[in-house]
Amino acid sequence: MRTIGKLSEAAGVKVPTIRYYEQIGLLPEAERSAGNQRLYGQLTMDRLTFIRHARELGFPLEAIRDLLSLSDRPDQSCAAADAIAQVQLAAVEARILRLMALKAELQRMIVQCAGGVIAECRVIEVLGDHAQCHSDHPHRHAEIAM
Amino acid sequence: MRTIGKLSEAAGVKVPTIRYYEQIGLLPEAERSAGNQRLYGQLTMDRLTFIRHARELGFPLEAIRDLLSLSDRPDQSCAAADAIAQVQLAAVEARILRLMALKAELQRMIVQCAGGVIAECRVIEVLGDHAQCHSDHPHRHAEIAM
DNA sequence: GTAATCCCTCTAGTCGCTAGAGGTGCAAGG
DNA sequence: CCTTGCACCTCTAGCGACTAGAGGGATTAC
Repeated sequence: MRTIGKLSEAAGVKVPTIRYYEQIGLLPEAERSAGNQRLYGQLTMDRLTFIRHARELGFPLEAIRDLLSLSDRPDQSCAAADAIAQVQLAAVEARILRLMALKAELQRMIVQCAGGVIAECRVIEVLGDHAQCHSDHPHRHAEIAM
Repeated sequence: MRTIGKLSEAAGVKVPTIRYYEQIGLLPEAERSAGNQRLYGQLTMDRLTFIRHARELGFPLEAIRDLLSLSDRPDQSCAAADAIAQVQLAAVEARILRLMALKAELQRMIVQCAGGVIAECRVIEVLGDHAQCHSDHPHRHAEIAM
């Protein structure tokens, strides 16, 4: 059994994050030592590694919650897990496309801003006037967060 | 002069967001009608369009605050605006690279999960065991937000 | 006149943590 | 045995950039 600090180091997840995961029910309530300190065994370590890995792949915590509950029923079809991964893949692809358009637009702005004066600055100008913009990014509020 | 609802529609920014921008000082305090309703002229409309456009390009509000203060001094060099855009471009490029790695990993997981049972599901397996992972995404917490 | 639709302020919630205050447990050195 | 110092505890508040809702007032259309 490890303390939370050891678990944190071993799993690569910060101590407050582990407590947070327990608080929101992603991790079970930890056993406690005589002095009320959390103690963890290998099962929690594995679960935490799973969570960290899924977070690194961009899954939101709710999706991870679903994946964890799936992995508790190993006899069932993995169609549900597959579906969750498909949704995540589609989200990642959409984000890539969007970012590539932004990148092109930023590059265009920067290239045309060759050290002049604010009044002629393409960066400022493009931002102030949508007609200057070559990409057709949406008029509604953009999907910005991952 | 338009009311907040008309401005919202014209600029493509939601009403509560406009009030929020005023609250954090990105927009000046609006004039008020006799009945205490906000009224906006063309200047605020332009400023809001600028903000929306910069947000769509992924600039954080703090960067936008800087850009706005730059655009208030049109005689100065645009080096600072250029620098802000460069930082944003670098951030976008980094995010694209990261997302491409995630995409490859997700695709690999999904292809190998061909409708079996949870116990053999690659999605679950890859997440539970870093050794199964082909990409070398970082062990520390990933940069996930945009 | 009245009903519908706008607008107002204020508070709290979202996501996934992170930081800090103020206190307790524990292991090692002297 | 005592102290030092770190790791741990709980609790609350904060981040960014909004969003949602309550409970009310203003304006407009019929």
